[in-house]
Amino acid sequence: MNNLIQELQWRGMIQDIMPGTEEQLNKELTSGYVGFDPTADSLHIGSLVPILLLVHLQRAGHKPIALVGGATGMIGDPTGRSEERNLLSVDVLNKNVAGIRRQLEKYLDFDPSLPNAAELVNNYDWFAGIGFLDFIRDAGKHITVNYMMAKDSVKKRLESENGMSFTEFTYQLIQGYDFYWLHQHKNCKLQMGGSDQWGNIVTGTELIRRKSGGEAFAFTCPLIRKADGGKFGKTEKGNIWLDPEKTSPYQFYQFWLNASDSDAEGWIRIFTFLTRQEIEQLIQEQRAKPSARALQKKLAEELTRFVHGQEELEKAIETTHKLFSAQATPIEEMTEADLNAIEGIVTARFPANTYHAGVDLVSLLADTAVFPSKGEARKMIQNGGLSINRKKIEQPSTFMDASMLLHGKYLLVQKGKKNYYLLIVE
RNA sequence: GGGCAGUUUCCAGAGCGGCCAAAUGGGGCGGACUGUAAAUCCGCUGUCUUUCGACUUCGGUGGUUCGAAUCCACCACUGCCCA
Repeated sequence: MNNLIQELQWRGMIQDIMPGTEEQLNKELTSGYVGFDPTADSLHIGSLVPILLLVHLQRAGHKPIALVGGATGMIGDPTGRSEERNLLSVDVLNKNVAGIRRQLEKYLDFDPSLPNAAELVNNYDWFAGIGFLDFIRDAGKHITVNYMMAKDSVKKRLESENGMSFTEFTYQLIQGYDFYWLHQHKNCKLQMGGSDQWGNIVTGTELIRRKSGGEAFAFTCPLIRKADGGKFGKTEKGNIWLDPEKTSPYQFYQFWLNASDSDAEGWIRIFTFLTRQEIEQLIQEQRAKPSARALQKKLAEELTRFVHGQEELEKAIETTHKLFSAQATPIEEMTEADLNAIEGIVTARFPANTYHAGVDLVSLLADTAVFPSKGEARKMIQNGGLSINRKKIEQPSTFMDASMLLHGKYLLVQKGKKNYYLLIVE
C-alpha cells in the first residue's frame, strides 16, 4: 500500500485534509468516495480531477466508490452559485445518471475478484425509500440551522440579492447523509472532492460523528485554475467533454496542447500518472527549449490516451500533424487520403449543384454552419481571420469557383488560426 | 408601517428629452509578434444586412411629447435608514 497522501501532496492535489486521514489510510484498506453531479449526460474535464482521486485511491490499494447523485441532482448544489438553480426533470436526470455511469466505468477497475474493487452507487437508491418526516427526524435533528448557515455557500447566498430557496438550503444535509449512509452500509470512511465541496463534506463527517459516533475522514483538492485567471475547461466552443461525441478526441488533444507553459507545469502533475522524476525531467526540457513544448505534448498525449485510448490518440496526433506541423508544405500536396484522414474537426457537406451554379464565399460559409450568419462571416474576413486552403481571404466579396476545390471536392477552411473546418462538395 | 436610494447591453459601471445600439473597464473573438505559449500592441463585440440601412434592447405596465434609457403615474424587486 503506497502512501496516497504523500503522493497526492507532491502532485499538488491536496487542499484541505482532516487530521488523522493519512494514519487511517496507512492503517487499513479504506473505502473512499467521490460524488458526481448529474447536471449533464457526460462528464467534462472539470470532473477529471475527482476521477483521478479515485484512481489514485485504488492504485494505492484502497477501495474507490463513485457516487452518482441521482437524488442530490434533484436538489441542485448551491455551492458557488449566485442564484437559484433550475430543477432538472426526472427524465433528464435519469438520462444523465446513465451517461455518467457509463463513463465512470471506463476509468476504474470493477473486477469483483479484487479486494479493492471499485463500486458505483446512486444515492437515489437509498433516498427513494426515505420519507420526508423520517429524514427530518433522523438526520435534521442532529445538525443545527446555525451550523448550516455558517457555511460559505449558504452565507454568500443569504447576502446575495437572489436569496436561496429552502430546497437548496437543504442540499448540504442531503449530501451529508450520503456520507453517513455509505459509512453505515459500506464502511466508507473517506470522502474526497473539490475544495468547494469542503463545507458539504464536513457536514457529512459531523453527521456521522453525532449520529453514530463513528470516525470519518476527508480531503479535498484545489480547484483547477488557469494561470491567467480564466475558467478552466472552457473554450469558445464551450465545455471540453469526456464524451467523444461532444468533444472529439482531436479537440480534446488540442485543448491540452494549448495549455500555457505555467499551466502545463502544474497540470502535468495533477492530470498524469507520470513519476516525479519523469515530470521534473520534462520541465527541464521545457525550460531548455520552450519551443518544443515537451510538457504540453506529453500532457495532451497522456490524457488523450487515458480518456479515449491509444488508437484515438494516434488519430488525434496525426490530424494535428497534418493541420499544424505540415503548414509549410503546399496544400496541393495533401492527398485525398490525407484529407479524409483528418478526423475530429467540424465537417460540413454541401451539394455540388449550388456550388457549380456559383456561390459567393460569404453565403457558402453562412450556409454550411461555419458561421451563423453572413454578417459574421464578413466581419471575420474583414478582420483577416479567415483562410481557405491555407490562403488568407482578403475580400469578403470573394467568389467561389471550381478551381479552388482540392481534388475536385474539398475546401479546408480556417476560422482564426486554430479552428479548422472541412467542407465537402457532393 | 415611515423615509431615502436603486433596477442599463455577458459582467462591472457611465448615461444632458433628440448627436444613444448607448461612454469606460473587464471578459470574449480576430489580427500582428511568437512556440498552436505568456506579455504587449491593434481591430471587432445587440440582431440581420455588400454601402445605405432595417429591426429589437435600458425592471414591468400605461402616459406626457413631433421625439424618451432619460419626464410623469402605478406595479414588482433590491439595498440602506427610522419605528
